[in-house]
Amino acid sequence: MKHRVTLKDIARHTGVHVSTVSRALDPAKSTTISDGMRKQITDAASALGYRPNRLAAGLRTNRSMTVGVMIPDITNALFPPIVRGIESVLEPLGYASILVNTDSEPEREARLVEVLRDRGVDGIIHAAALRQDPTIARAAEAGMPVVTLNRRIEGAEIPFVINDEDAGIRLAVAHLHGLGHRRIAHVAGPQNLSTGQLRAEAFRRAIRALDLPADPRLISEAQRFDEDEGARAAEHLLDTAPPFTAMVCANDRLALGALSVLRARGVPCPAEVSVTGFNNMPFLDRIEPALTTISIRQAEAGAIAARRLIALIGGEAPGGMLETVLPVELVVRGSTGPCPTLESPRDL
Amino acid sequence: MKHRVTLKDIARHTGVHVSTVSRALDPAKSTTISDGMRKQITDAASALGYRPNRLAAGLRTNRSMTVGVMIPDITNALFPPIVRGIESVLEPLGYASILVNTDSEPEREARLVEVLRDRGVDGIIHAAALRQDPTIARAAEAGMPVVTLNRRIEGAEIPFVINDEDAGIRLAVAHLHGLGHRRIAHVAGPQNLSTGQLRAEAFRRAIRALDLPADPRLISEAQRFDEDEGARAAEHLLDTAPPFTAMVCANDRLALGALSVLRARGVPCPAEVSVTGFNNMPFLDRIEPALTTISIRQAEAGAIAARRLIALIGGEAPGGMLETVLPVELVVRGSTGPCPTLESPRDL
DNA sequence: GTGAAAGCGCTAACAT
DNA sequence: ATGTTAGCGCTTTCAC
Repeated sequence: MKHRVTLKDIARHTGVHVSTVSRALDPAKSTTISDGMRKQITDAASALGYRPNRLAAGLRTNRSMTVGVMIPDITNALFPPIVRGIESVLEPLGYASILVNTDSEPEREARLVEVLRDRGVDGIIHAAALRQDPTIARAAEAGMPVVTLNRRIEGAEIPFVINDEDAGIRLAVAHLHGLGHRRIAHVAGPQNLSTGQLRAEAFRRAIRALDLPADPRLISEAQRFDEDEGARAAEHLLDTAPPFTAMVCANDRLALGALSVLRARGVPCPAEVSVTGFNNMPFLDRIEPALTTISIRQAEAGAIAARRLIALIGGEAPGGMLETVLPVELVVRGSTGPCPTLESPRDL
Repeated sequence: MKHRVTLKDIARHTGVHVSTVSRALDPAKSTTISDGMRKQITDAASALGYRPNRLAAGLRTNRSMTVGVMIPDITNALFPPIVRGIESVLEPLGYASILVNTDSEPEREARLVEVLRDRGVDGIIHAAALRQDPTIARAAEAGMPVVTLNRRIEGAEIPFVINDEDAGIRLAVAHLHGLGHRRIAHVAGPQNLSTGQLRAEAFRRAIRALDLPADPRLISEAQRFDEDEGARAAEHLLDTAPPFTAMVCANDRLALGALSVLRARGVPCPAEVSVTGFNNMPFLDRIEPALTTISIRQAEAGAIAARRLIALIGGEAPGGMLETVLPVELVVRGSTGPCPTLESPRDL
């Protein structure tokens, strides 16, 4: 590996002091340098193929131009668009992202926050899943710029970007209500995850608002956001809940599990039971039946979070507008249909 | 933001020199320190909450403990498992990954390689898509440890990890052949991408090996690996190619496009035309018909690439075993079925 | 407008 | 076994 060209090399080639070179190459300071000198230096720099050493600059300025991006699991189809959204604003500004997967494990998350701090990240974007994660709040209190996605940290001055979970669930419930459904069940997500909890709450509110039966047995809670748990929760509903004609699932993967169960039991969807998901994951328009779901703006959420973080890093006070709520949309597909008429007489 | 505790702080608190502290905290060097001293120092370190500044250490040692991970697009379902596979070996070793998306654009890729070098990454894992990318080869020649995924760089001593594309296509063709299909078409991927080209070549070889009709009109090339191009290429085949009863698609997204076209034209799959994909993307077991495809070991590929890179960084010569070929598997699902008997008489 | 010098936090000779 | 010294590449005061 050949010697990397440094400011010193440029200084030697131009017969000038390294500090002069440094200034000439810094757009913000280059005004204090004579035009001739500056041209001479920039020419030499590009001739020699100079590239600044960001580690050295970071050490000196305490600004690494790096941000940490913490997500539960990049393998979860929800997060890649968020990551790209983040990168789309950070990269043009000269920031690099260190990506870490927390697996939603508190200890792992705590360790990774430390790892990021050791590397001198200028800020952290935290696509939270856990409802309780003291680590990131502490980091923020210690002065680390932090923005969270999907989650508000209570009592902390941390800007956050969330989807309108409430509106999403309300749209799904209203859609089913419009189709004539009255007894609507909910396959809830894990209640220790923010989205799971928010959506379950939203479901209860939506049911109440429409004066529909709010039997707690119509809500079954999954332990994880995956197909197996969706199936388990759906079976539990079918076995123990009073009759229902629709299932609002807290996310698409739970809905997939619910659909499997319906198929396995020979319950036609949507003829007998309608199903909705949440997130609008890729390819769910291709399954049979195509899943009615709520689409969210992941990339935009990532981009906004990144912009907020840049502002924080730039010294802007977090106060004022902490919250950004992104709109969601109902995507109607084949898994929802009219409430079966045979059942109607039994309506309350 | 409070002052971060440094070696100097520990030195002050324990009344020894910073270099002693540095040694005591370095597992490799701590043997040269008396037990009492070491305990005193490590105690002080944890009491004060010391965390090493990796930027400073990296500047000094020229080892940032950071690697660059270049992928075309994290949004492509193929890559998240690879990224996790990489992280699963790198993170426990203390390495962090800077993730960048190249979008398969040569200029962008070239710039990002520079960005990574500026940040002093110790090595680069390059999940290549482009067949021609001189940039990464140059970086490797300049001494940067590099491992590529999915692609061999000709003439360079760069270890690479690939899937057995040839075997995958051969399995698909053999499977169809076993079902009685004789006239098999290929929806090829972009020929400027390594997988597109390798799979098309493999297809030709497989067809030849089985003495099947090798009409060039039975191969239609997509410009991108996406559903639209898969649809376009499939339509082209249906419109211009001699009759065929099966389509081997170069990846799953092309296959999805092909399936759409078949449905739109009222051609039943697999009754009249069977379809195969490649990659075994998530959820394709849920579509109608479920896609027969080739599963590949993404996470393992990432993990192996990471291990190879660590070895390179550790000074191991790249020579010897440059190549790692990972086995693939045929996953038979509903999109492939027996060759329609009505067509059989027209076999050659 | 440019040079000199100091120092970010750490490691690695070289001393003792 | 510990201290001294120097310096990684850069930025930033402070002189002139």
